[in-house]
Amino acid sequence: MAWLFYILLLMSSYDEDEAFEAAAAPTSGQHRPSLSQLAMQGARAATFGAPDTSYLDSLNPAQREAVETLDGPVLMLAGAGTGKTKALTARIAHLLNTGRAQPREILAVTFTNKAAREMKERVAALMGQDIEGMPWLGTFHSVCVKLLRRHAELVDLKSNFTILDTDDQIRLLKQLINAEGIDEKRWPARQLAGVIDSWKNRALTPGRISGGEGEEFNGRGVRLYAAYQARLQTLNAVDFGDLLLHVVTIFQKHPDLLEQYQRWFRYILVDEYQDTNVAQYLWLRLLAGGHKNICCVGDDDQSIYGWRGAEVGNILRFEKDFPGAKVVRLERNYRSTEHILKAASAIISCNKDRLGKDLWTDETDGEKVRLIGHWDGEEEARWVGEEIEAMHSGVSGFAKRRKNPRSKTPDQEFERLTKGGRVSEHVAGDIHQINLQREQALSPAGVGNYKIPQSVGLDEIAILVRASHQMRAFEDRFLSIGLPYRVIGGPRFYERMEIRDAMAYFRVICQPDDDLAFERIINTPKRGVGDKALQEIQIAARSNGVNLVEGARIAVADGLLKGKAKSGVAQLLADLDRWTSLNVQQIRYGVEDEDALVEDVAYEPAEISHIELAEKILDESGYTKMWQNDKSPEAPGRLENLKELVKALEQFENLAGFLEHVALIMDNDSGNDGEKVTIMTLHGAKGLEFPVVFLPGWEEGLFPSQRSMDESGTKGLEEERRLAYVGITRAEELCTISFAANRRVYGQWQAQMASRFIDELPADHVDVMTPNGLYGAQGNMGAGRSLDDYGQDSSPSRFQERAAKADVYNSPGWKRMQQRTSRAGTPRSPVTIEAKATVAFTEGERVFHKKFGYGEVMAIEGENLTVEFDHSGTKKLKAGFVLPADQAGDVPF
DNA sequence: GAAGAGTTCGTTTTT
DNA sequence: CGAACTCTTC
Repeated sequence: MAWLFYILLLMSSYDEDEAFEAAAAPTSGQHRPSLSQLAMQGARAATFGAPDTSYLDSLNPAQREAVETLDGPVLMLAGAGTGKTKALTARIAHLLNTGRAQPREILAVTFTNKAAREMKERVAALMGQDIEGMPWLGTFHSVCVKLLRRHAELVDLKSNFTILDTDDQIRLLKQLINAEGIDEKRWPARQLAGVIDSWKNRALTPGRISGGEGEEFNGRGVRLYAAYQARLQTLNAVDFGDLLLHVVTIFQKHPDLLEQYQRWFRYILVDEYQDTNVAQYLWLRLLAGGHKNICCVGDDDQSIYGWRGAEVGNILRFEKDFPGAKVVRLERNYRSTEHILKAASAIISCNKDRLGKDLWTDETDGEKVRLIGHWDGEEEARWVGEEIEAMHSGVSGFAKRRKNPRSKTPDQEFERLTKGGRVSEHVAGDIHQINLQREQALSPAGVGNYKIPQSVGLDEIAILVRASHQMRAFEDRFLSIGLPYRVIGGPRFYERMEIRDAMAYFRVICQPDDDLAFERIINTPKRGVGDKALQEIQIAARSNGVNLVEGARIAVADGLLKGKAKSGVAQLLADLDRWTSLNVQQIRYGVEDEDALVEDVAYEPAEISHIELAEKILDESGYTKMWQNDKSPEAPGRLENLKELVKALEQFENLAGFLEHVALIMDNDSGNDGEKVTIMTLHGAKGLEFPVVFLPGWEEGLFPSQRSMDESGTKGLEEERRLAYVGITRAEELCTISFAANRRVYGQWQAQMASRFIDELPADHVDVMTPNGLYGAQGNMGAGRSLDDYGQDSSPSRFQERAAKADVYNSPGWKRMQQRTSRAGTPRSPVTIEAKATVAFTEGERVFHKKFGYGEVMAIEGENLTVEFDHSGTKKLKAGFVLPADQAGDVPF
């Protein structure tokens, strides 16, 4: 067998002599020094002369203190927009520069890949060099995967274990619940997954679950948890929670190993410490236990992931955990104007249990936070759309007043406005000679001097919502007015069906114990393997104590399968064997030498590249053909996605490496494809900033969310309040909060009350607008439809009840707004119109169906029609589902 | 095994 | 209301 000759690839070996040479000689273009080599320079410089510490000069005193306190525990309390990443990266540079640590001796953990990436880039920029030398800068999960692959056998796993995502997790739990004879309806797998996750977040293994907790899930939670863990082990798989938990277990059981890592990781840095859960906290405490050189950065006011197991307590308790810790507060904000900061501070100060920070800024002028109420959710969306158009075209007052537009040059500004015009000469100030290349709405065509209005770019604008269903109204509206937008946080590439199918093939190749993947592909594409055949295979596997692939082999050999199933499975097995023999296997992971951890990976030699193999698999399995033969409108898109998938493989050494990437990196950045307004949730916006931010839907029950308050009481409310704080502090120049008096909730109209957070806004920093405030005399309220359609019980009157106590309600603006909303009419209680009129059809009549489109009635049997649709073939359906074609215009679709 | 009928249940989400 | 799921029927 050819692959007996293993190649050992040293991924990042460290050669001291080379480092010395590099430090001594000026570097040439080809041979640039690595980070470790630079660190050596630092070490030498520390001995023989001053290292270059110019990165310290741009830090403010607080940042500088946080950067220069290198030894011992440090807690950096960094408010929103206070330059925390800057401080963190400068600190890493300083550690290297002062010769305190080699790049591989620094453990730096973040929560998201994005944050990790940014940190790598910025450290690299500071050090003027590539990031190769920092192997332990990454997310908690990616660092844990590396550790766990090295020591998998200590928790009875093989180092090529699979990482299951939530989907696999649920499917597995479903199987277990059914096996226990529990009604999956009453005790859904989702819920069990939630319970198990919360146990894992708190580092509770099945054996450690105490009395009361055992009652979870109908008293069978613990047993199912144990069964689940056992099943994961036979599948040689882990879930996300396990990545941390297994490593914690290993460290707890093997003090000698822990000690080794404590020595290896001389300095630890943690980003977003307020988001750590118990397992992560234990993990950090174990690793920092020796030297206590740990620097945690966080903001208790931005802790918004409590519902996912994050413990604000971790950050509140830091000084107790690490006595003598240095606490540094970063309070100078470089992002927002004073009005925005004051509004955010006023809200967050209503929370108890804070470490307390006061953000301040030099940016004293700017726009007040705007507050506006609307009649209903659709109107809110319409207003926001019009505001954005006004800003974008430079018509709005804000766009004109704006001091520091982000757009860099008049050319860009003009190109944005005209989509193609060019500035040919800059005359003076904002007057430019312009050569218009085609008809422009903005100005007459031709060459001439024009004043370019200042405008707001669409990608400077974000709409941040509490719940994703709020996005719908904005999407609908923006679609109809043709405003480009981008939704962040939709369904992700790697969660699509075709991608998961393809990856299931790769998974079986890389890790034959992955039964979940095998189940997924055994009849995809169709091989005539139904439930019965699968059952036979499962029985064969179980009774022989082998995985499903081997079980299938036995089932075929013993003649347990018949007909199509038999030949189908046999063919699949032969294919799998062939593909497996072509796969580049990773054979060893992680080798250490005496006093350093050398990250290395060993591979078998490849006969064909993993990319060719992937194409071969998709092709020979018939999977590609399956979609080619598919007539559904999604099919071409899916084939396109498969091509994308193969392309993505190029960046990886082998299939296994790719699978790991996919499991850990759910890339959500859907590229910068043009200038668009961003629509996203408040959670998704953490860490981001935008010049202009809209915060719609500030209504009781929606924000703060009812469920949050029901489930977690005051704690929940305080987390919602932190979310409000996060939202406001995303804005740099202009922040607009809005709410609607009426909103459709699950199809029912509901009168809404303004959010209590609105009561907490400081009137001095808020500009209360009337609904038709900024532009034109035509109020939105009356535009285009009769508001008398709404009935009784005006919710604006409910606002009145609270008007006395809240700051903002005493402003003239609020009173004007209130007048308008009440004059416009009062909301009507919901009326559901049962419009199920019986319609008689005749043969040959043209009809319309919501899904199938237009067609012709071919035959009638009582209620049942046979309709030949223009584009969807002939169908039999009940008369109630189609309309006469001439009435179809009434049906929006 | 696919189409269509009926049912249920509705936050936030990274890894 | 509408997506996602299951159940029914051919």
